[in-house]
Amino acid sequence: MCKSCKGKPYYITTAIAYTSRKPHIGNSYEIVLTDAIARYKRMLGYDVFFQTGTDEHGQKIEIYAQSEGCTPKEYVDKVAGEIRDICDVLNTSYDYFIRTTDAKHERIVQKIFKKLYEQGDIYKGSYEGLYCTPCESFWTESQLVDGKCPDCGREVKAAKEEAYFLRLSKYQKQLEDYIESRPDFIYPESRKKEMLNNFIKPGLQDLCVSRTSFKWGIPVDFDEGHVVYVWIDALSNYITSLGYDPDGSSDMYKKYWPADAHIIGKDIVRFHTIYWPIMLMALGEPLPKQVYGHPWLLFGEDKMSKSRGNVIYADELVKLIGVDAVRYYLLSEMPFASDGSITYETIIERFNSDLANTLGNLVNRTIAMNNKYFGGVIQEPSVSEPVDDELRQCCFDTVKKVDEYINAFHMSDAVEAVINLAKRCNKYIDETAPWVLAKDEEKQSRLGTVLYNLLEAIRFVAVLITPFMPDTAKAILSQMNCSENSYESLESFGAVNAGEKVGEATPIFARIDPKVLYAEIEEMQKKSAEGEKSIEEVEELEPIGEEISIDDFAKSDIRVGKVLACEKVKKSKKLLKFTLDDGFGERTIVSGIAQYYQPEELVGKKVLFVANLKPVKLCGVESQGMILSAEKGESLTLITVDDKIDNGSKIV
RNA sequence: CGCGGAGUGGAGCAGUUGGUAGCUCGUCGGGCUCAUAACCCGGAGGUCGUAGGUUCAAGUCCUAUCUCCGCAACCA
Repeated sequence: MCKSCKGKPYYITTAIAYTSRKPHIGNSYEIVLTDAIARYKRMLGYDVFFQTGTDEHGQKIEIYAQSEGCTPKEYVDKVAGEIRDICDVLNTSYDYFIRTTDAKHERIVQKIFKKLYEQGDIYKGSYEGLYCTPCESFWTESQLVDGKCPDCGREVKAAKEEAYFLRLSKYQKQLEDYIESRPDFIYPESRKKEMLNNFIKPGLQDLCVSRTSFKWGIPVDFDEGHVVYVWIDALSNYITSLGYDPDGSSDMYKKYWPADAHIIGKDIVRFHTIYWPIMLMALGEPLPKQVYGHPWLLFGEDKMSKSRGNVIYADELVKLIGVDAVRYYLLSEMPFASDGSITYETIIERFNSDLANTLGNLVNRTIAMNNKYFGGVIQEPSVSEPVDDELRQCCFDTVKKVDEYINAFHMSDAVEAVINLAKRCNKYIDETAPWVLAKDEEKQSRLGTVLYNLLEAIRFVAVLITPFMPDTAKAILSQMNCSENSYESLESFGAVNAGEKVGEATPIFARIDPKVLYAEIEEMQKKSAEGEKSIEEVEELEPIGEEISIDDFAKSDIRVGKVLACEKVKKSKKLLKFTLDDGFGERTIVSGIAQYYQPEELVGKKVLFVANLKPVKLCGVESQGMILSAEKGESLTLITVDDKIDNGSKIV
């Protein structure tokens, strides 16, 4: 079938997961998706190298480790372990699990950094930004929360820091040409346009690739105090693992690089289609062939997050419904380009309808009939009818469709095609009505032929479904007592051996009773809530800020004002424009709370605002102060005060 | 007018180059009994966001408009 694939190298990767905390099932989708492709390519005969791993550096890790009272290394060891466990629970067949704290990775990253520096693609400059002294961190305007450090809530000030920069501008044209001449490079298409129109064409700004504000990273070996910042560190994982070395790479690197596909989340398409290619261009190495930015899995309509209490973990779901059902669910439910959504209702629906009713029941009834009518012995096909050809043709068509879909990253369509073949088999049973044939002595040969065709068609299903549900494929074949599971065997119809005996008919997927499942879910949530809630609650609260004197406080002039009018700022999503009566007259303040409030409902309320803040322009509107609100986690409430308090009253 | 995507029977989605509007789930009715209350067949249900236009013919092309989403910008 695929003689040209034999032994051809195929390198596929997931992004490396950040070791900040245990990943939820949405995060785990990527590894299952990639695994399905890797398994499929392997089945075709490719020499596949499938890599995943963890991204373990950065300031966040330092902070998390501190809050847990351990070293960063201890912390990432723990989380990397959890991540790897989940990959294993999901039965993924990665060939290598890289960690960015691996000594080999760190050494090569240093060499890469140095090489780029020496050839002038990285230069030393200064990083200007807003600096929070206690946190030793730079922030961009957009990262600030209410104009303050997002970590500690304290004031930031403009500052400069020495840093190294990667010259992106130099390769801009080259990258643009590459992307435009390669329609297959970025999937889906809309992401490609986003990258070209939003980033590349307007002009790339050089990228800051070092930090001095934290220690938990790979040191720049020729400049003490500098640490390699995330991009060069993390992205390099794809080649350091293979044995890339600026002074001469390994044979393995030469064999597998460039990667055939990087499978990543849609949020990091930019890094993989702009920064990473430019790094490679600078190193003089070839670029990856394809990057697929897959969509996200949402819980119903919402993003999954612990604070919303809607997190589903892959390992917990596996305990409930089994690993292959989880894999099937993820692969079949996720669209190619738009976000998917997970709900327990759809989990049950897909499981019962596709796996239990269509697939499981098909295998069960077919094997049961073979046992019942022929004592399990598979008959030699001898009497065929036109309907047999249809079934056979459907088998071949499905093989072709699956290939096309997988190559285009349309996994749900590929999975569906196989289930449709199972449906065709069920229909074939009805068309041929074996139980009628069984009653007629003269129809025994026909009956044997029908059952043979069914078994063979089911074998097609089993082989084709192997990349998605490896255990299930094995279970089906072993129940048929058949060992032929090669992809080549799908070139012709008839690999099942007549004369052999099938095994016992045992259901592969028992239907889920929603009531039972919901009860189990509840119990599981109770258990995990007990262990983790306390940590989570605390994590959400902002740490108490640095001690200040009464004079510091007195610098802020907080007043009471009444909302006279409130409207959305045009062209902005988050901004509301307030007109306040501040006691002296009218005052305009812009506040980023449009997510939380309808403008109308705020009119007439008395609020607190900082009156002596330096005015700024936001989306063209001048804001003369800041309205106070209380925030916890993802909720925000405007602070309102008693109507009796006069406008302009000062808070002391 | 920052860039891009999407609006199709109750829900979730297909509909390449314009030519009878499909699929899955649900629902209703029928069939069958080998099987996991399963399987097979059929019905109901859509003026394909709205308004114009091109055409013998438009979900499919053009124009305008509304809504939603992603990215960017922005969150004193």
